[in-house]
Amino acid sequence: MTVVAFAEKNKAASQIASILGEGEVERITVEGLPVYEFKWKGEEWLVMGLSGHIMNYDFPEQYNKWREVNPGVLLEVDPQKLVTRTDYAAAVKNLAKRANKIVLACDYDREGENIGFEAKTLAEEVTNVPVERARFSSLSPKEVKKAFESLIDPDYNMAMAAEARQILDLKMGAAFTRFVTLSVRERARTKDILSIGPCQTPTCGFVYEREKAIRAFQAKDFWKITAIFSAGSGKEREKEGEKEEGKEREKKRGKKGGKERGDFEGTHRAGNIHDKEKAAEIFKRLKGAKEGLVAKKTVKETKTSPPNPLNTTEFLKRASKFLGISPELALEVAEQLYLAGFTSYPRTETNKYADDFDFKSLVFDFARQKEYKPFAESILIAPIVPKNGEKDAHDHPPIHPIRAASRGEVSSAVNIPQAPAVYDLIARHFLANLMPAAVFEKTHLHLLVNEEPFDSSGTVLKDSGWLEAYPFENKKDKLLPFVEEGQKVGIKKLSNTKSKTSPPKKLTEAELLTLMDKNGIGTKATAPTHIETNKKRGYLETKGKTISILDTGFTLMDGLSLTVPILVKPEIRAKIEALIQEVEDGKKEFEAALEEGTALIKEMYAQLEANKKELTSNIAGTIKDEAALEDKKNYIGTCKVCGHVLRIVQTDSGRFVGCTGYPDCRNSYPLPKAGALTVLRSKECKKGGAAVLKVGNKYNWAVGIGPCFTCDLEKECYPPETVGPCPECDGSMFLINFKDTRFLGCTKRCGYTHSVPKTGKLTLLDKTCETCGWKLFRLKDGDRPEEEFCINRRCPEGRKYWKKPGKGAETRIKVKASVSRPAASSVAKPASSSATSSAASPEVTQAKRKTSELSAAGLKKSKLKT
DNA sequence: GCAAGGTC
Repeated sequence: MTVVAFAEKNKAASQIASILGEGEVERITVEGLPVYEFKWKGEEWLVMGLSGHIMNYDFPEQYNKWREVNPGVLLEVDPQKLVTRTDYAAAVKNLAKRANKIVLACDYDREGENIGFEAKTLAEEVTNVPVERARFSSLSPKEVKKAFESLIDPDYNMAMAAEARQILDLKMGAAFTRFVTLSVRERARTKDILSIGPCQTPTCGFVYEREKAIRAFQAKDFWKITAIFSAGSGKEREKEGEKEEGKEREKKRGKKGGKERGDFEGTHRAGNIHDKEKAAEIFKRLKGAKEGLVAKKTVKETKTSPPNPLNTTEFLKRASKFLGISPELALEVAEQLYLAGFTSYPRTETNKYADDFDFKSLVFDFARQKEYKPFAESILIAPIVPKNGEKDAHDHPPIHPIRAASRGEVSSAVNIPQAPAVYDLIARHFLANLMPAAVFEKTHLHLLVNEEPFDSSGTVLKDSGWLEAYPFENKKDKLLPFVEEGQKVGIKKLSNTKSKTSPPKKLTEAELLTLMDKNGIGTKATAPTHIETNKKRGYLETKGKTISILDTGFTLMDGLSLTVPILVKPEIRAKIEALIQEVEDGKKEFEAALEEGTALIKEMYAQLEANKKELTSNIAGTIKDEAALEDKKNYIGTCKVCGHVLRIVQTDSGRFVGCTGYPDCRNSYPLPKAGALTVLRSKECKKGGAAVLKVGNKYNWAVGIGPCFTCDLEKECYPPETVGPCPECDGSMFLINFKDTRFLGCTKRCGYTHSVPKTGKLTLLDKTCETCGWKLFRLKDGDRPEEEFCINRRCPEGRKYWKKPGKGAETRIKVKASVSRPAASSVAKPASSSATSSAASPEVTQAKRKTSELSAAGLKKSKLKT
């Protein structure tokens, strides 16, 4: 007689084999996969581990063409379950043929039952031997033996509940994702997929709701009345000769009336007072008060127990909160630590150690490890009592270390930088679980100032207990000076401070995981995946520990909230869960649940379809915005009409600035017909133009306003960048660039000019020549070394430059003789810019532009690089 | 190309 058993994974299979085979196990391979062979109770056993699900639902081939199939049709079609792991399927069939009996030995939960049924389905294609179920809550020898000794029938309802979930999730996900994606693509060019799912969408929804609360927040003023008391009155201090000391201290701090030792703060019992008058009234009653009375003093000892043992969710939260590691990465690190034998299996809901957990030998192991020695030793001196949680899902023990290891050991075995820190967290958490509670002493003072009640409190850590091993939690003391009931204390300062209420904070990943857990979104193993999916889709982003929603996510959630609000809320998952729970409990037929679930999805789908325009208009706009933002070259700014992004649009008939909100928003601005356009990001138009563009190398253009040289604010926007004072008059010298030459001219048009090097890239620096006060230039000319120098020929420093070989008189003369004079005259009498007043239209005529070239390019251009 | 759930 041969019995074949299927476990959920290889690891479990090998464990079961070693328990039942009592060490005498042979590892063989079937279809390339490990199978464990042994004898148990006179029978031949073969145990194989699967790889989680080895089958998956999908729609028949003909429904996979998105463009040809109306997404709504998917709701009428039955998806098929297909093998996704052919190697495993082959091995299952191979083994089934040898079996006289089959035992399903997957994890004891809904998915585990379903995975077992996948093997059962495959086996039944080749055999009709009986199939039974071994149900064990943990992989302890006791449990496993008991389970295999008392086999039961597989739970059809439980398996079918998972089946219903798979089908409903797929139908909803596929239909909604395709519908939204295709609808948005009608209005915005994008290849991105906009996915919707019963877990990912509510996950995004949590972040969306928080963002909405932040945006809707309106700060309110409130007043708070506080006092700084000083223990011991002035007189007493004088008596004790403390006054001098006090003065010294004050001096040292350099702050008169500041807080010093013996000082403590109290808050008026009214707390945050939202009524200004009321606060003023109270404050008035306090006026002139010099001392307060300690009316009551209470000292309480409070104990803080260690945290519960780590289950997956708690572990992920703490890894994020304390180590700043994303849930996705934390789970991956824990997986690797588990595979390397440092820690236990990372996917568990249980936060309770088993009764027979061998704490002692593990703690002994830690006592040999330097970092953990003191904690381990303190644990060993007394009987070990672990802190336990309430949840026992009968799956795996809480995440705990398997053996003590140093950081070095961990980092050399697991090649992820965060591995040592994660191991350390798990190790310390485990040790903390076995340590005594931390004891705090909390002192509360009730004080009276002119009969007005004040409170002050302090905390002192009396016994650090588990906190000793757990540096992640804050344990700062807040000290109060020693005072007694009935004692009078001095008042150093009374204040009535106005503050503003602050908006809600962005969610942290740890908080998001808590929300997901509470609302039954995802499972211990999948919660991080749902966050990742949202990031991958461009809905969410994380910065450090905080998580925020991106525009696409926000507009999508907005659109969904308007059309199918339930989708954004955790209720959608809860509804499906309730349905399939009924299947599991045998209260509802599988077919009926499927029908009801599909009807629910259809109803939501209809709402989505009916409001397609409302749903997609904002999303499409955002996506167009994003595309435009990415296309930096054409990105102009935001539209004043609708808030979407403006961009340069090129068509056959010309170019203009248009809004990405088109066709809903038809805002547009003309552009000059010719000339390369460059957006000057650092320039802001004082007239409210959307952006300032550089047209060719000639002049600037404010979008929505016109060419800058026709603007009355031109001088303000483009003050000439001067080099230094003109040596001939009280004007300033500035660089003038022409197509074929450049030189310095005077702002007062006095006629004085000064040559500059003819070739190379010339930059005016922010440094000044100490001798003459002119600004220095930097010249980069071909392969010659870069130079920084004073150019002023009338300055001793400048002469050094001009005397250098290579800066010969020849060049200088040439510049002076041939160019600077005539050019200077045209500078002195610039073509009147008023002549171009009609140039507000995009078509600046050639003639007009020529005159403007002089003024725009010659006079207005200051920092010119050639 | 869609989901969520297993697991590696």
